Amino acid sequence: MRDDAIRDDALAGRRASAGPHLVSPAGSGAGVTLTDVAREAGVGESTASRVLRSHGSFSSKTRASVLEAAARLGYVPNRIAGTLASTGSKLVGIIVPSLANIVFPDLLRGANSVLGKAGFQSVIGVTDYDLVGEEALIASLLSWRPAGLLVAGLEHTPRADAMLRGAGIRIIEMLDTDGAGIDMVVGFSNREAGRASARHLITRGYRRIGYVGHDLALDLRAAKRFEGFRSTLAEAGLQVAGQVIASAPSSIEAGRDGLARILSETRDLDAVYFSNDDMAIGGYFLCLSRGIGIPGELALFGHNGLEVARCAPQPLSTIRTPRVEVGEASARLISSDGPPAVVTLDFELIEGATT
Amino acid sequence: MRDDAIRDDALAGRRASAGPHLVSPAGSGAGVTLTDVAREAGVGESTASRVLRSHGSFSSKTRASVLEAAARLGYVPNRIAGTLASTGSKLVGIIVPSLANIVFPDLLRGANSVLGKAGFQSVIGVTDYDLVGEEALIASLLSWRPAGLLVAGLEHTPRADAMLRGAGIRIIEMLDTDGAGIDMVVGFSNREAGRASARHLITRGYRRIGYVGHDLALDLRAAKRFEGFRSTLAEAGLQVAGQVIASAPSSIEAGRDGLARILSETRDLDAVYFSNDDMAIGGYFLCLSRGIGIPGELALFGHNGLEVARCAPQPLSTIRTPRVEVGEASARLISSDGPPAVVTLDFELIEGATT
DNA sequence: GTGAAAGCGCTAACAT
DNA sequence: ATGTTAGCGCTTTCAC
Repeated sequence: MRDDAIRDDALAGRRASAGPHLVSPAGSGAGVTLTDVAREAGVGESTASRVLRSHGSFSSKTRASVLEAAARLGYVPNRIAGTLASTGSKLVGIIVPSLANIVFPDLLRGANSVLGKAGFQSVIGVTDYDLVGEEALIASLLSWRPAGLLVAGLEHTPRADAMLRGAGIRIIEMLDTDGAGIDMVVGFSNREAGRASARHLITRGYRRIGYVGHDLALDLRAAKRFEGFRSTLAEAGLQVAGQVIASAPSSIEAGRDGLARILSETRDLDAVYFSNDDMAIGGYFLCLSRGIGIPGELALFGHNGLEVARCAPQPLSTIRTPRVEVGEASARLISSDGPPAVVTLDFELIEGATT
Repeated sequence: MRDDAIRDDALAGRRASAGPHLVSPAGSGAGVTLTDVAREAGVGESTASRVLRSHGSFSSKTRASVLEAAARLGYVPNRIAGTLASTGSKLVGIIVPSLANIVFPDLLRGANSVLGKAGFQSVIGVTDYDLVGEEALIASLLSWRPAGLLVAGLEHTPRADAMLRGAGIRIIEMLDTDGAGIDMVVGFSNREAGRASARHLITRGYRRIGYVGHDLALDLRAAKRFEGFRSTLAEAGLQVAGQVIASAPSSIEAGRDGLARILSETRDLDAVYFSNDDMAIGGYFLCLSRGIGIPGELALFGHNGLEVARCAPQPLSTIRTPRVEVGEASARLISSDGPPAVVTLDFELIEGATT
């Protein structure tokens, strides 16, 4: 089990021939066209097309023979040709900043499940939190002439913005309602989430509150949460007692190390607000390791409402965000034809055992 | 923040016109074709095409005018047409059973990053662990004439198998090498992972070992691990002292509840093997809650090597699987043209603090 | 109810 | 170096 191994599979019990680098075996579905099916069924192409798409009229007799021919030949329709010939495509582009944070797979999951049921295929793009990368991805996805585009966030480069506006398809911006959108916007206010988090901590009586976050320059929604959080503290005559901002993406490890650092830098903290649950769970683990009493010695608050936060021995106080629901709602809007609108979904503050 | 709200965005500071349901504004990129660009630049279509793809020869003067025209018109190439006209597509289909388990986003992440660099777009499909759903997804993805198909697992319905064999493109089956593949196989042996896990527990002196798993009928790779685990125990004259198999997908909660149940059903267990780290972390949390000493009173062993397992106060003993690497290696094989082969990547047994 | 024919927007010979 | 032309496989009028 040391090195990667590539071994020929002569012994693995399969045809040694027929790699895709060779000509496909006769009778294989690849390369069979509608013309073939029509000829084999003894009907015209258009008739075969109508039958295969159950659209238009044809006798049940021709129907049977076309279906039979298609099955016998192993016909696989060519959607590329179909899309080019018809007007609308059945592809939907989805652009997310990352796949490493479960938030975005959740979003994808919601979107993909609704899209799949409506006959759409999801084409994904991952920006790595880079707006310039997003711009390139948008151009690339648009070139597939998708029926619509789902994209996380409201911030784009000017060129990306122009492309989205000029695309002539539904654009759904997800997960953020703090700002102006291009077409449809589905999400919630991160700023309000931050404000609600701050109010909760204040109400609970915490006064020396620190912040442990990850790279805010990249994660704009986390930055908006923090901004809402900070301004609410300010309105209550408080300020963030200390902060540590990792230059890495959010992770459990970054949260754990971040908490360790803020504890060593800032005296007498009674609560810490984390940029998200991953970070907060890291902090929680640190407290467990060091025997720091929660919430007596230190209170912890996260964001997202992940399963790991909910199932921890002390459920984390956090805000549950409707990630899957945002994906679902966004996908449903692809086929809508109303004017631009903003769909706001609820987040829910969860009073766990860590505050 | 009670109900979902849809409000018109007249106040949100954007043009109330120009939804995609209306005609796109004049000068918008949508609808601009290569013909337009060529005419505008005063060259032939093929010349414009060559310039835009930097393929073939052309003077730097025409190059400039074509590029200028394209930029001015906001030209977005139509890859659908391009794909139909040329031979190969730049779409790659990726089929995974789920997005709810971070394992598959990790796989996607690895694959997508390599594919993106090579100019491919990922089209994803999620089967929900349903082989019949997979069959439909394969047919659907194949209709987009992808350059290749990545699919998790070796098991398929007979029809799916036939479609994959007949597709005439590279088929990469991922994450499992226990069985015969169709074309390329990239992964590791789950059976061996189960065996290694068992050997570890036996070596550490555990004798009354239980198993807490999730629906094995669906997760075939988890079933293979358990089989390897069990057979290794048997070879050592041991047997699984008790088992609980949740009928739900793996989750932290299922692991926590599963451990609670096995502890109440089976006496004197000294170790528990979980179907994966999610389940194991659930078990770990239960032990923390109940004050069960780890590993003194009970040892825990997982599978996958997730971050949460690594960062827990007591790092979980588990097997780190090369998920991202499998995705990367699989993506690289899309453009390969060798004969069918099996690529085995290493997994790594992590001796954590829970055994 | 069915077929013929004209594209969809592009690429790839094949001229020039 | 550049233009002309013939498709790629399908959908969609439009006749019959």
